[in-house]
Amino acid sequence: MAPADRGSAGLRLTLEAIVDAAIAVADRDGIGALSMRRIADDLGVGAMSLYRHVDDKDALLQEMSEEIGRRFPYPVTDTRPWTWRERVQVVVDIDWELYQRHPWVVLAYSSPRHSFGDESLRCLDWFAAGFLDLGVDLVEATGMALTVWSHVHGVALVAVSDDLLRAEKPSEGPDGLADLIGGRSKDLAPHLSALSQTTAAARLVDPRARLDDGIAYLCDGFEARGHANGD
Amino acid sequence: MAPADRGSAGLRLTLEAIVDAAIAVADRDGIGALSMRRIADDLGVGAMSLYRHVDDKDALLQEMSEEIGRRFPYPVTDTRPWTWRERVQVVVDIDWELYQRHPWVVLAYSSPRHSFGDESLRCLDWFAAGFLDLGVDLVEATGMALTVWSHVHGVALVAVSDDLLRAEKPSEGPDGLADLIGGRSKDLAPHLSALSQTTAAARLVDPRARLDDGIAYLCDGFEARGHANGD
DNA sequence: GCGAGGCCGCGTACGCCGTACGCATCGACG
DNA sequence: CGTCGATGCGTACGGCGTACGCGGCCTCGC
Repeated sequence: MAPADRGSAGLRLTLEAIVDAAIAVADRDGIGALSMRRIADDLGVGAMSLYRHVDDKDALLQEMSEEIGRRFPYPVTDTRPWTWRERVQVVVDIDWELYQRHPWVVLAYSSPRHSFGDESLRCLDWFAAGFLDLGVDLVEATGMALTVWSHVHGVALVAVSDDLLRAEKPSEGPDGLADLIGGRSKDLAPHLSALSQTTAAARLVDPRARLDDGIAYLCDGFEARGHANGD
Repeated sequence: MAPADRGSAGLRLTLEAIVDAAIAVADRDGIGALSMRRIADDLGVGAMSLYRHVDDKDALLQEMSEEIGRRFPYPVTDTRPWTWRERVQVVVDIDWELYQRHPWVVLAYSSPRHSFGDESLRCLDWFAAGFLDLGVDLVEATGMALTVWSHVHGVALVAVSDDLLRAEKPSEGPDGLADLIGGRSKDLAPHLSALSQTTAAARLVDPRARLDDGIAYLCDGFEARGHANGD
């Protein structure tokens, strides 16, 4: 019954260990399978022991999101002269990778990028500063950065929802858009039914393509706004 | 013990009644308080009775989302010559209103607009067709429509998450961005700290403003793409 | 008029969940 | 060596989704 008996390594229970274990569970089995008992079991520990280090499950979720954010940092300390388009590219790539690897983050109330702790403020500062090159003021530049975050979050939400639906209920799947593209037409969409004629329509159901297209539109919009402001 | 005794009106239990009651509960007390027992209580009925009409809670959530979608229809049958910008405006307004009135829809796995049942296909058809005026092909036009949906969904997600966090845990609220704008600077964001100097920065934490700004950028981007394709 | 059969509401029960509470143990320190 | 705070844990409570089977009612064929 010595403290080192029960667990395998006998290491002290810490917030970091709990967060790591919780992230591992959420990644492996989905956020639906994340329970305090399950985390405790994985750590070889009683369920109630977790509450010595975490206020409640919600606080744990918050800690998990912030830890994930820390694992996918922006290059804020790289002093190269990044153009605003380069910053957008790197932000989109990093955040998308984050959501792909840890889909539960999208649903964990707020994304790490929107939690606005110190870390995300630093990220936002670096990201927004890039848009100043467009000749817009600081408020508009910050708005542009937030808009990009929002867009990535939105596309990830749709992609994750689709995955969740398909993973938990493989039976049901009347995906009308895929049906339309595949030629199983419903003839209730006069224009869209022509989509089955072209292979390029596959792009419409590819989340990463949706993401990139949306970002391209946004960047064109940013640039137009910059010129309007007297480039 | 006659069938009319228990309930108030003695009406037969139907899927529609269950969906309506569930929507009422979710609107009033949030999706976290939505339980089969709670719905049944509101209907004056046993919990297990619901399962005669609904496969499980997930299916009920799906039905609820689709019903909400039906309550916020697009003007697909209005044969006025809508410009694409008018269509964007009306779509954004309708969907935003939908998410404001029924925030739980944002989190209900898939939004009604992305479920791609017959109804949403009709909506997409009408919406996407508008972009053909830009001279782009059907795939790109549909992509533009999906991008708008995605963006509204993303902004709504952030707004709803904020509301949920503030509603369920009024204690915690270190909103770094609001702090920065309010002048409670953290001096870890060299550029952003200047935001406290201007009143226009309030726009950055107003969800509807975030929505409209993002849509404006997207529309400018759509127009640029249209011109590039040889308007 | 009446029996049969199907539909429907319901009661019970099982195995999960988050977590309040209090006890037992242990390390550090005087 | 005595004390005390920190820490791990066992028990228990209320709530969840829902599997399963019973009993009462409505309808229909005769």
